[in-house]
Amino acid sequence: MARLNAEIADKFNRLADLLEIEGANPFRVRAYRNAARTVGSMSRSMADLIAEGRDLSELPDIGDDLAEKIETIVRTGRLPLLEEVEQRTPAALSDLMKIGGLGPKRVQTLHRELGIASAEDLRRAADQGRIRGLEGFGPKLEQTILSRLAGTPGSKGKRHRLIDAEAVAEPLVAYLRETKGLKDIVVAGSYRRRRETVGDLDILVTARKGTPVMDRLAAYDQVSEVISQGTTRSTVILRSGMQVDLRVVPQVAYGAALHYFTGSKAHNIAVRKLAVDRGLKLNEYGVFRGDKRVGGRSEKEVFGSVDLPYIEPELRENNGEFEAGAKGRLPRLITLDRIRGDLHCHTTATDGRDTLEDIVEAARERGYEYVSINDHSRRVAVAHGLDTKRLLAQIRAIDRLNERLDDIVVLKSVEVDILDDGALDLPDDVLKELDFTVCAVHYRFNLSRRKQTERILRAMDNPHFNILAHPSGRLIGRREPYEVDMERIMKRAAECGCFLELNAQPDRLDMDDSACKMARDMGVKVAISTDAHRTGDLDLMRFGIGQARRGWLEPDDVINTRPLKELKRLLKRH
DNA sequence: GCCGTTTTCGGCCCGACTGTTTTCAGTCG
Repeated sequence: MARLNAEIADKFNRLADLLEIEGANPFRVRAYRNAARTVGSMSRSMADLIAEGRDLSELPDIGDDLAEKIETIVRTGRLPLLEEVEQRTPAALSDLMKIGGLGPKRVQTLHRELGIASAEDLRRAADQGRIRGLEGFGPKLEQTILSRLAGTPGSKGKRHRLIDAEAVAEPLVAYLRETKGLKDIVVAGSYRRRRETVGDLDILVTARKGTPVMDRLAAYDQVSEVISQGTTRSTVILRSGMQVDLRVVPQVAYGAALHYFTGSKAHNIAVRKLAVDRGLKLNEYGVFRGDKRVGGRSEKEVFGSVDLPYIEPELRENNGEFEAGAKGRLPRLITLDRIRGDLHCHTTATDGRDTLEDIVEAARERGYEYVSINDHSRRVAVAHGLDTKRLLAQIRAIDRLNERLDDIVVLKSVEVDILDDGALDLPDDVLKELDFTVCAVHYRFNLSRRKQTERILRAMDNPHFNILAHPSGRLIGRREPYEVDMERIMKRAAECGCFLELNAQPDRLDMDDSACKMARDMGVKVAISTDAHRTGDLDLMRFGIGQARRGWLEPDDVINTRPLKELKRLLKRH
């Protein structure tokens, strides 16, 4: 969320890369990476925590030293140790580590022996055949480096939207499922944890010995390159650019392997530590006491072996799930079947592709109890936003439609713009005709943090304000969130009975997981909505649910799990 | 560099695959 936190995390990660290339203590390197992860995943800005006088060394993986370094970065924007290291070791070397096959040791050799300090230096040296003679290198690796440099830049580390990952994974799984001798097949990794973006697909298979599943993967017509192929693990790149890791384990190891390959890495490390504390060893083949297998057939057994209840995949980020599990306080996460309606849909009246009747019919087909229509307001001219007259006409059309329907209720609403000064884009006397409003910032994203916050708070002062749409304004991979004090907004929302939207569009997924968690902690309820612009978009709800689960939300935290009567009561402001 | 009913030192998760070796280091997840 906070851009400052991302900057701090980036500095620590870059420092970790350079120290690793220099051959520093690997645990010290890891300490910087762990700290980067902690800071990067915090919903509160480090600057705010410092301003409140919080002791940063209380944060996990942050000790006295790193707390001081964070304070220095917040105060000066600089990390002196990083600058010092960059004097000795070119910063661009950390980029070379992103090339497959090159890690810290080889990058160090390249720098030391050939003075290579950039991707361009590396390409030239490889072209001239000067790489193959280096210790630890050979002709094959030289060739690999050349082809990686020529290919898609930085494909190691590129992330895909979850919806794109689904489009790749589903046909591939169906194809692999046809393999003779195959039993279970599941996509694990961040895909199973429902992260908003996925780096690669981790597919886990259980099968009889000698199953030809590895050969079948290599023969898949979408494979563009086989990176490695063994008996238990293979890696390929698909034409879509997606990397796929396929792993085969025996049935008896299914739970241990599924847990291991689901991650996250930080979660796994923590579970293994718990196992070591109990004199056990945990790996992808099971839970062992000495050489004796004592569990691992199911994930429940794995957790049970370290005295934990089952932890849902979406929670496995080493971000409080162990403490909650030990105390029996894990959330009972929301599920898709608890959703009773969609509270943000567009029609052909503005920028939707389908008509009012189409959207309502699609909602009815999905078994919803209610659906709301939320077309844009006049300010969004490109979408032909509604003025008072056209909104009143839509209200009357919905009234007429409701008279004909007996198994679904259409709620009258709008996605009204929040103007620069915090006023809403339509007059109160038309807003009061609606069942509720969804309010959104669609322009002037670059206001200062203070002004953007004031703008939204002022909008919330309007008694017709109910739900803040896509609260951060971000577009994943394309547009950063605008600067805003989310904590103040949530505090006000809790006070005045307003809600925040979790927009389920795969490009938005806004709120993000940490914002959901913050809302839950602050007692702000959330509407999970698809922002549908066509009937098929109603199915995007599953992405919103995934994000909500990552944010620890339970059915009670979400307003559109409520029956209509209760929902209407909630939408009356106090 | 962090962390602690194995507390202020001495640990720090674990295994597969590749290309280079001639028994294994480096990389990766």
